[in-house]
Amino acid sequence: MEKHHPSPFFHSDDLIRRRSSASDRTHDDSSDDHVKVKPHIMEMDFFSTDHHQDSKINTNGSSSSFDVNTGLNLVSSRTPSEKKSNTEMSVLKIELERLQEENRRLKSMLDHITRNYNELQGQLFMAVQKQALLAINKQQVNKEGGVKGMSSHPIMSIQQSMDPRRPSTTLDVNEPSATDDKRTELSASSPANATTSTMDVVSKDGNDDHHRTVQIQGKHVFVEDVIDQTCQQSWGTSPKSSPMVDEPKKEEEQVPEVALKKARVSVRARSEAPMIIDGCQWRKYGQKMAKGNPCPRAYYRCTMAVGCPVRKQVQRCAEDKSILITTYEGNHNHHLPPAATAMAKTTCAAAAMVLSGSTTSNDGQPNSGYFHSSLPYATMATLSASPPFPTITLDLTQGPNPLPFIRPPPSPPTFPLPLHGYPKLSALPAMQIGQQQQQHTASMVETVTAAIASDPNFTAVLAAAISTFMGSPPPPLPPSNNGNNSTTSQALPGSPQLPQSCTTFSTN
DNA sequence: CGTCTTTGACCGGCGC
DNA sequence: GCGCCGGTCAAAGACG
Repeated sequence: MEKHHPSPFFHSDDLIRRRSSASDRTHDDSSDDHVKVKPHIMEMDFFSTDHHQDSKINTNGSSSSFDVNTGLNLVSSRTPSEKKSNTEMSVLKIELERLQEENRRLKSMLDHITRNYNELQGQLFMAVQKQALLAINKQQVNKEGGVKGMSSHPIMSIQQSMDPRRPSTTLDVNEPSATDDKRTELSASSPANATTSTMDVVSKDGNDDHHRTVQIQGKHVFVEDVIDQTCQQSWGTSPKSSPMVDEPKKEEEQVPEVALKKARVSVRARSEAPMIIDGCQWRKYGQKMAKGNPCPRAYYRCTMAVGCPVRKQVQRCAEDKSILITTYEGNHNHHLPPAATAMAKTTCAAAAMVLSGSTTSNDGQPNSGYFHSSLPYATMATLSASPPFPTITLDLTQGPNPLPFIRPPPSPPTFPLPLHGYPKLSALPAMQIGQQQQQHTASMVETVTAAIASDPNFTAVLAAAISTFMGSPPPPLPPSNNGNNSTTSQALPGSPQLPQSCTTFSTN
């Protein structure tokens, strides 16, 4: 029944493919502005959506320019029609310049967006690094026999033993200042007034093995693969079973692997579809009636690579059957397609967070919640350390809130700590984005999130969301399928389909 | 015919 | 030891 048909569902890789093809075009367009070009990165093809002329002219910009020059070289033999043609050329040239100027402006906006994105990715990376370090240090402390007394305050002892050069990697929910430091570090390493589109953000973790460079070059964000690699390395079942991973890394990376392997990431999303499309291929291997839920729980395993240990459970919420709960467990031992990286990153970051949280809140605080910007699909988190597995639930089902970032916790047992969610964007000096634009950004993120989670017509939704973000009216959506489109595409508050900018770690 | 789903059986952990 | 429960296996059937 749940065969992977070509598509009643939306496949986000379709979008990625479009995105990459469009990006290739745009790379050519913008070669004058950007020295380095890297394929298959987030690209602003949506600009060309709203500016067909722009992209057209830019695409041929260089050749047009040559045409004009060629015409000038042939002045002596001008005919009236050629004069007319040259006049048109001039007009076109002016138009071209105008459009190029507009293009620059849009690129500038894109720079802001990519900078935001990069900052968040950097935070994610550091969070993962931090989690790994915590596990490593904890193990070392335990090995050295000084466990007594430390176990009651693991995070303190670990942090005390941490490399002082990296205060910024701290993800401790009780120390928001640490993330502020990181933010400062990221901001400091990025030119606040970057006029070009190239920017490098280096995440300094003091460890050569873990040194990663987060780069934004023009429209190209290089952090994605870095994060993926980090996640894959830390999520790999074992180095042996991860042939795609560069270097199976000794003790320090295997430790978090074990821990992360036990973490579960649960995604709650409203969807009528039997399961959400996350870019991976899954094979159903079982179904059970779970206690306390009239809906069966389906078990899937990843079939994108032989021996991939990743599994997921899909079950409808007992209270609200329109909510689909997808629980991921394990880590891919293969490279993921672009369409799958978003969810993988989300689950990776979430797992890192839940594990980090599980080490900090085991005593008397079963849950702790906080916003977290390293989750591409969610912006607030509540931590659960309940046995047998620490589980994080990304709740994408709640209605939008006009002020999602200062929203109170969804339930009393949670303790929202707005550490570095979207509100921090406004505090970043390098990002001179107006508040309205931030809200648009958040709106777009929410829309994309909702679409990924529940809307099979994601491409149209994304286009609409981007149009919203860019300040132009959303293009009409195809008159299709489920009624979610109309709600999600508008990215308007009040849509029950929209996710809150909130991630909730819940106790399972 | 290969791939995938279905579904009952089986296994291991856990509590009593 | 027994039953419950979650999770997995694997044979059988469906499907393209």
